[in-house]
Amino acid sequence: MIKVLIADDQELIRDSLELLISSDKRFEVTGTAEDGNEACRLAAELKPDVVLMDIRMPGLNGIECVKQIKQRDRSVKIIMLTTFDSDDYIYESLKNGADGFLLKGISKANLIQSLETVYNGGAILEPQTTQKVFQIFGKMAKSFFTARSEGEFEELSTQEKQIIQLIGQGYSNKEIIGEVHLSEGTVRNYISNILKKLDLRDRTQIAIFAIQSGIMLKEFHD
Amino acid sequence: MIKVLIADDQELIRDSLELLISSDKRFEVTGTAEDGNEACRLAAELKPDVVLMDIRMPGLNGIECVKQIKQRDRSVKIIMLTTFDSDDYIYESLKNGADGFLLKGISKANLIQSLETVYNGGAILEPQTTQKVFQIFGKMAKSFFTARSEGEFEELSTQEKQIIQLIGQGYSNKEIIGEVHLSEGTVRNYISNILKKLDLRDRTQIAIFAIQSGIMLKEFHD
DNA sequence: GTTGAGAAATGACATTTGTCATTTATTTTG
DNA sequence: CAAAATAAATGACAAATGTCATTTCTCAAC
Repeated sequence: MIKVLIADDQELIRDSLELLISSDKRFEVTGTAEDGNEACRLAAELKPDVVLMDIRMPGLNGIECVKQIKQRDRSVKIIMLTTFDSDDYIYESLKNGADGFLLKGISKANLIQSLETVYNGGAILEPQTTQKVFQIFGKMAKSFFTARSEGEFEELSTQEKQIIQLIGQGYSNKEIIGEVHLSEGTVRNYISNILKKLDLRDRTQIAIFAIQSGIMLKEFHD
Repeated sequence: MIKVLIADDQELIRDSLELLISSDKRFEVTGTAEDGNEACRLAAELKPDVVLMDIRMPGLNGIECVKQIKQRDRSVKIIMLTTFDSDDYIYESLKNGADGFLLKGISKANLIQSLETVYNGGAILEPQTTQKVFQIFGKMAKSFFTARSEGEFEELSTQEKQIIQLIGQGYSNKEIIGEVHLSEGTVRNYISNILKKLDLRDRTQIAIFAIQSGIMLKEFHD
């Protein structure tokens, strides 16, 4: 059974959500909270799989709450409940690791499906909110990334990119060999190559490049 | 009538999409392109309202294409067509202003609905891709606003902050002494101090800190 | 099998970096 | 001025980093 915790200050919402969820055998509402503090406490106590969390709540708000819960246990999935346009909290929520957004007036089928998706490691975005996310994303990308000429790192091998990421996290060569399966000398050779390819001089410049190019955001495993 | 341009290198896809879309009276497929260059050209020529664009295409790829089209006219809506997991192109697409992602094997109802949403200024995200976006977002937020404990760099002297900035620009110690009036040994001592104060290990980590803390945005002169 | 290409490793080396104890200005303050 | 405090510099050292030529390993192609 998937354990769900509901946090919302409006009793009506809490109850109707609970009713909807409980009617499906695969789910169990293990608790309900009516403010942020209670939500945090219950999350720690009941260890739910998924939390449905209102963004606006008295006391500790939803955002803070997400932050705290995720800090304690990153595996708890959290879906933010929004009214049709709770604006820019979206950004804050995402930042703190929320796994999805749903409108409060959601249909049962939709809700169940969303809970499942999130529980299985997916993410959920209400169409209405999608646009906001895209906007925020656009702004962020624009203002933060110096992005050099596109396709600049086409020429880089996957392993090279991975090493660049590690350098961008401040890893020493010794630490790098803990992540990639290579000898230290080889790692050095790789770095030497990267420097040539990117026309840089030392690892510090690689780190800077890593962060500014956006390469840190990608996934490179083997 | 909403004018649609289809760009995909596979004829089968082009045709089936065209068939689906044309069957709805509100839409009109004004053109189809089989590579990026053609897509760009036709977009300029036909001025479609919405473009369905494959990410991978011979010649100019979808990403580049989005960039160019959006540069010319930001009001054109562009939906990227992806296969079930076209990886990390998502980030690039978003950055360049794509308005949505759809799987190629989408249902008619879904496709029509998506076209409408996008046309009306909304954004579309395939559930499968949502998770990727969230991941990227999480990382982005994390890497940009690591903002350590407030006032952390209160304890740093002006000169130290200046040196941090220089390191954040990839300067070597020799280059740093060209900017601050100090001997190389002294610069080394300064850096040694900075490392202790910030609890870091080497200049690369200082560079990372510099960029992520926002300290690079400030002005420190003598 | 052998050949050849690429990837990975090695070792030797120069350079840069970081640490630390100590010395030498420079300034402050009594 | 003398003492104290602060800033800057020095020198010696260990460690990490980057470069390069060369060797070993692996694996697919012939």
